[in-house]
Amino acid sequence: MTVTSQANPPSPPVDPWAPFVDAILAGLDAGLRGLSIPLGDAELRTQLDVEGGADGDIALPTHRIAHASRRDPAELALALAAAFPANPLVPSVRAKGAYVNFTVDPGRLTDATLSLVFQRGGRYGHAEPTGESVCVEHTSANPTGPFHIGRVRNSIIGDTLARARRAAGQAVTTQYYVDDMGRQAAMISWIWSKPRAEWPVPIRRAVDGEEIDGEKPDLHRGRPYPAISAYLKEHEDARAEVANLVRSIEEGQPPANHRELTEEILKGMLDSLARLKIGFDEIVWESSFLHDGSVERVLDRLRHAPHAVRESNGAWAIDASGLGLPKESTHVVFQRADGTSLYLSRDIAYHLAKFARFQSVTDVLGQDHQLHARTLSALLAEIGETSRPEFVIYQDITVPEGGRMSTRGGSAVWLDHLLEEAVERARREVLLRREDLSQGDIERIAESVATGAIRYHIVRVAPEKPVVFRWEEALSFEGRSGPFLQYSYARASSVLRRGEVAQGPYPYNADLLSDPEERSLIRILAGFPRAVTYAARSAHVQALAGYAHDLADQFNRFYHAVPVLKSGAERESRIALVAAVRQTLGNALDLLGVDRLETM
RNA sequence: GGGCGCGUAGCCUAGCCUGGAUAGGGCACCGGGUUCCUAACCCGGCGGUCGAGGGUUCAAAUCCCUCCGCGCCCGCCA
Repeated sequence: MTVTSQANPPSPPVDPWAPFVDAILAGLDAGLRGLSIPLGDAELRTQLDVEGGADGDIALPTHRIAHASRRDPAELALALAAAFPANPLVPSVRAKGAYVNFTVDPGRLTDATLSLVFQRGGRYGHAEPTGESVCVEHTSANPTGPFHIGRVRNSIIGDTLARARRAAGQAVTTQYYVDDMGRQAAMISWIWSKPRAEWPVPIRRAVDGEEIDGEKPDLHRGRPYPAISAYLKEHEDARAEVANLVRSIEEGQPPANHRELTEEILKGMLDSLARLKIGFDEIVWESSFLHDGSVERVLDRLRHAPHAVRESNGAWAIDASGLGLPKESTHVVFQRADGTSLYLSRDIAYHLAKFARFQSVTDVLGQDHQLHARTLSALLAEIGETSRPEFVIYQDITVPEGGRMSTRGGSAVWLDHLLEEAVERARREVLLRREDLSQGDIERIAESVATGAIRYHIVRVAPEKPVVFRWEEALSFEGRSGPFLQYSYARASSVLRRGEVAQGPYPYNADLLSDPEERSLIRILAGFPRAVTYAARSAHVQALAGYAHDLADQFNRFYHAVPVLKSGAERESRIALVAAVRQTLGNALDLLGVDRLETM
């Protein structure tokens, strides 16, 4: 084997902070050597506070190092500051208490940042391709009716995560796993395979008078669903009919209308998501794993698994006591007494297919699927599979009266309804301030404001936090909201338009961008690549929402603090700064799936 | 009963993974700002025992334990 001298290939310059951090690490390393304190570069790097404290851009708390080498932290800080070799990138190194505070050269940071923004344009904040192929499965709602906002939380989290990981250089494939074979899908086929006149009266009554001509297929076809559900509870004969349907679907003999109906409803659902800029690379049908034999292979592997047990009635299960699952679920059935498979077994087949294609697999799941997720992992281990999915678990959206959004309980807020209301309010807001716009522009802006508000409202909160849905909050266009970001973007666009410099190039003199508000703004601009990397790695998509708000917020402060077009010598440089903000904020909006608006 | 998650000002929320210098925002409320590049904005003020208690540590919103409250799950459903 040939060992080449090729060290790490130089990573492309995508992070404006990188050269400054490297300079600081090198300077600290020299100081630590002088004090005979051994500390690796990687170790030191983790201790640096790059977001910066109040007294500099980058800080090093020395406590840990001091403790490990039995020194006084404050003295160590002084010593490290004193030993720091002069470096034009880092003109100020000061000890304060136990901290060493580094201030980078603002002109150089400005140069590093603006040049990178302009050079990379729409790819500023994006990493070079890593070559890693990953799958993000999200949404995967049963095609039984329209989306309510609780389910859409899954879609928004998943879509944003997919965008973040793409930006981080991963080759992302998004998948929607469609359950076209369970009881729920069968219920829909069951009712629609009958002429309306033959529908059970309670179901017909639930639908009569509710329907509107030309309504979306998911709404139309899904409307009887709650009534079917209630009806089946009371009627054993109907239950048997549905059970027969489930069996024939599993046997590959679905009713004639089945696939068509499922696709029709799914189409309606996907149309709604498309308004939120959410789409999928692949739609994966659960039935496909049954038909290609992979489910049977999974069942076979499970039957031969170490802890497989056969029940007296012929069903098969895994005795999972010892596999770390909660006590009551140690007995995991994977094959029914009649030989048919269960959702869990089919999901294993699906995951094996994913593992075969992707290096990493992420599933976005509601908290009610948490046990399923753990069981899935346990059974993957049981059949000797070493790959595991990563789960992003989010909490439900509840209604103020308490309880989850439920289709049956009538507490669900439909995405379509929310969109309708949001567009109407956005339209009113636009009309309030703009009389000069065409009807078409008003509608376009209202749609973007509405969808931007909804996406931002959901993504801003950490997935693991419960959310109570309130109309006033979801439709807020002020403060920490999507429209605030869009407004800031439109404002930056407006400045460039009025300055007649919409196209660039944007020459600047970094020394002229010395106002404190300008310096702060540049520091935030420089932080974008880090924010993207963090969101992608941690799956904390809310960090992107926070970043975009911080950037817009600081831009507005800058905007009010200093003139741009009406300034003197600084004009050109400030225009460049505005252009950089517009580019970066636009890139952030893209990752959030919030429309950029040139005007609003 | 068990498992998992959540608990940060009147309300919403960031920070928690990887402990570090006075806990960031937003809404609401009070007071200001538009002959000037978009006021969906900005400035100032008000408001915090980070659920409670204990532990680890030089240092805890952050890690560990206990308790309290809320949510979800515990099916030959998906």
